[in-house]
Amino acid sequence: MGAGGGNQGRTLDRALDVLECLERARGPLRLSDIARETDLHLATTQRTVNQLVRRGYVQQGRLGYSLGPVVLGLAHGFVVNDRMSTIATPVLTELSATTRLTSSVFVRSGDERILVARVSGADPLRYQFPIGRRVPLDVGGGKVLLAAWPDEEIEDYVRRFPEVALASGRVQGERALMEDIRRVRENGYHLSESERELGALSLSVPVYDADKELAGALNLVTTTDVTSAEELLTWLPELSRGAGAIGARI
Amino acid sequence: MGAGGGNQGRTLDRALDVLECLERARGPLRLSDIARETDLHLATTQRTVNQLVRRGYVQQGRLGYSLGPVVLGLAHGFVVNDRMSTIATPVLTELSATTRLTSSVFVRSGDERILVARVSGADPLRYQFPIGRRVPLDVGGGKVLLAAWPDEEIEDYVRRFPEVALASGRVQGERALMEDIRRVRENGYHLSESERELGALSLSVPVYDADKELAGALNLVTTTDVTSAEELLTWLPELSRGAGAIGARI
DNA sequence: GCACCAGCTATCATTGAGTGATAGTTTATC
DNA sequence: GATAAACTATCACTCAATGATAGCTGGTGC
Repeated sequence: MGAGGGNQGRTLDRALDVLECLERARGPLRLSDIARETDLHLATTQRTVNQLVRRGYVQQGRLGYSLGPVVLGLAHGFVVNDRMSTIATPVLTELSATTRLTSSVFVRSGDERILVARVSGADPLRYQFPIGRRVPLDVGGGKVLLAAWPDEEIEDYVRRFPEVALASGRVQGERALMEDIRRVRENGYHLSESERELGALSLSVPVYDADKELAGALNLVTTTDVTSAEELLTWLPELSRGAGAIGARI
Repeated sequence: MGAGGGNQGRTLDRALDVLECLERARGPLRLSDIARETDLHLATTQRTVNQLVRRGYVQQGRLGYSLGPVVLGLAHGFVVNDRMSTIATPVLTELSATTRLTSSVFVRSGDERILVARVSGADPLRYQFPIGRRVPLDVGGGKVLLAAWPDEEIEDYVRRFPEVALASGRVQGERALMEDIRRVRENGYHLSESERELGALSLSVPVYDADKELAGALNLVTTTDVTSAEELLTWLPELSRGAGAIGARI
């Protein structure tokens, strides 16, 4: 929202605020809802929204406004071109074939991570269209992304997000997060249990490109009623090999 | 490009031009490439692109700029909320299960149609991530969308796109298109052979919502070496039933 | 090492596009 | 048929976008 203090590039920022407001919405929004949510004047909202409608980025229905099909066009453009997407997909396919588990790749985007590719395993998780989902960095596999940052940036992040409620019910504070990060740095992977989703089990490793720069993370996901944590951990070599294969080609 | 004559809402229009320019690009673009392509001043391009980078809609790599992962977030928001997407998916699943063919749904967006949902059949077509792909209206299944328009609008369309080269090599002019449209109106479906893709065979029907408004189109796709046109046509009742099921719930 | 070029960034005066207040119109609701 | 909600249209003001120009940075060839 309200892209910060600076007052430059206002028009575009506001339009993107509107789009992301609709992205978060669980259903159609009225003009006044968007105005309130984005903290814009109704007239400004109207002009912006109408323009987005004209371009197909927003569509108007009986109950309000929602995102339009043109945003799918952008996503298509991304998936077809992006190196991470195109390189990761065959690796995920192979990984899921050998492990029979769901595998996915996500990348950092600001203070979140975004799932950019996923291949389902033998017992498909019933997530509806997971690709593009935005997830926090301090939960589950996101920690392998955090762990790669310089300490200073991590502290900055923690200051902004001091704690988070996990799916297990536990509230994760700074100490717990830092401890997990320490372990990720030590072991090179993160094993998460019921952090983001109750009963979910995931094993994640970072993906580094040829210049040793963090490019994203790769993980295997399953559920506790199908696989045990120990069993999942046996796939670590396969997973690391996959991360290496992706990183080498980026 | 350059969203038309009017000179209002310039900033946003230009930013969207930049995004769509990157969507069409087959690889990373330099700042100057984007400026040339979108017909913007380099300084303006720079400001716009940097802003989009800040927001994650564009990413900068060694070889230039490309779309960023945040556009996937928008797509996710669309797919999760959009009635057509959510309602169509289970119908497509069922349709593909019974026919063993690939089924898909697309909707109109301006002078194009956009694939919003697809479920693969027994012989998956090797399209890479088809969802979100923009396709012309006057080729293949798009004709069932055109056929539902008032004559006046069709004439308008034909004036702008007088002819199109089909995959078969044939050039489709106004007469051929109008004849196809006439037949679609008469029969309620369109059977296309090697129009968009050589060897591709598709059977498409319109989807009307409860208010008898055109909401999109549903089709079955296969290839000539797997299925014959006659065989494909036998699935017309199933297809129509699917279209009815989707339309009723929208 | 130096000159050169491409790609990107920063600065700044000008101006016209975006802004927001208000009034008007359409559409739904009781 | 009155009332409200949702959206649209109008318009003067002003501040943010604009585009020309100059500056910076990193790579390449000689």
